[in-house]
Amino acid sequence: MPKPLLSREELLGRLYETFSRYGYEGASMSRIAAFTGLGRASLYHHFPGGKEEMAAAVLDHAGAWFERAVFAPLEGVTPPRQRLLAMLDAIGRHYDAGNRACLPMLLALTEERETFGAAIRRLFARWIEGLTQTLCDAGLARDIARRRAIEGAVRVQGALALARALDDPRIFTAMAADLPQQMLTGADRSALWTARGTPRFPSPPSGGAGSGRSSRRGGAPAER
Amino acid sequence: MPKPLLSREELLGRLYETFSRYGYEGASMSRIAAFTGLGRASLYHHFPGGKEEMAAAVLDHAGAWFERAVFAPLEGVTPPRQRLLAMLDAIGRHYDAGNRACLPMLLALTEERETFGAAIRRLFARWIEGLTQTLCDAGLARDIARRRAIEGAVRVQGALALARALDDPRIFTAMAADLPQQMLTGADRSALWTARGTPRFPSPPSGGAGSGRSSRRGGAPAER
DNA sequence: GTCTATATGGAGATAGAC
DNA sequence: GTCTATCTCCATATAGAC
Repeated sequence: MPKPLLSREELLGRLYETFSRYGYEGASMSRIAAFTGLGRASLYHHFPGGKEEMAAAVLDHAGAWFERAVFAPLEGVTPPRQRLLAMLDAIGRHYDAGNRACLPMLLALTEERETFGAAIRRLFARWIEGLTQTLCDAGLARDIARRRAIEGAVRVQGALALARALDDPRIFTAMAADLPQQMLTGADRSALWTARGTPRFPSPPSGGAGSGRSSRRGGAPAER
Repeated sequence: MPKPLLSREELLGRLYETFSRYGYEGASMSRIAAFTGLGRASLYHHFPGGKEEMAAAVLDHAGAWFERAVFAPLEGVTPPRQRLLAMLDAIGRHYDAGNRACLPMLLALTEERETFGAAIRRLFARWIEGLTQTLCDAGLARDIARRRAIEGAVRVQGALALARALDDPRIFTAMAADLPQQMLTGADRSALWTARGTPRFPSPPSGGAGSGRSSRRGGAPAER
């Protein structure tokens, strides 16, 4: 029967599931075969490089999901708070409030980082850039925005991890409930949400504090 | 030569190192033998239950370290801020600002949680209790203290993970730099640091807000 | 308490039929 | 594109000498 049992999309989904449940070393070819319904030999047809190629493909797949579900909303044209809520909703669903592990983070924690570190760093760096941009659009100075973006990523990852360790999803939901508020504290309500790159005011009147995305750069205003 | 090559303490340290570097599945008996300098058969002499018994012993060992280096300082008699700094210093050193993975968290992320989940939950729950008590001693109401304790644990774990994923220890140090301030915001400076359980003022004068550790319980005062 | 030697199973991976 | 059969190697684990 020379017909594919699973689409590549479905196959990658099952692979992601297996790797994130058992980790790289724990995801044996037999387990992967069981989870995908394919024979071990068939898996080598799709991924001649074996497990390493599978994990790399799965990380790409995760990057694509991230792009669609997290980065695109963060770059959107809706109000910054709404973008953050969309991100948290997507992440909360995808990781089931900590019940499922974040594979890139899982791979980063052990020696697999040596192999997949570049892809992992790209992914998290991109996330932080997206968050930074969102906060800039909300009217925060870039250096403050960046600091808060990192803090936000830290809290999301920490909440996912601790929720899983304590087997209590409320740790994630509690974090998600006040993250937008914390991240946006002090943001200018007249910031350029709707037309990023096209200032609502053709030329800033004069000393308008925190109006554009490239203003206030280089300075080190006190936060908090 | 019927003499031990390593003390049990040293042995457990090497085991911790191996498990946290490679994860449970990735830490093969051969690797463990190489890291400890013992033959595989010798390891079964110390741990007849094999890897599972080793991991359980290592988690106990981690719990004992945690007790000494984290929980004891948090329960100390020094000012709350100093206790938090001591905790962050101990954790920062122990995990090398994210360069080393936190083994209990690592084991929690994959299927090993089924086996070691109880020990892992105990450990993190105890940590959060310690943090809660510290914040109560600082004068925060218990419900607020507990919420902030969880938030603090979330941020520490998230910073460790993200610092490792991005290979940038500054993510941990930045978190550590303002965690005490954030956690203690609003704490009463006249709180009972020095003699917990023995109020400095035999009976609170009158409307002193946030003075004792058991006051303000049950209420839901607005935070932030 | 450590070692060498060994048993047995499952790991990753490949060849070739259909 | 999937399968069965098979390869090799390393995994965990044990027996028994020193």
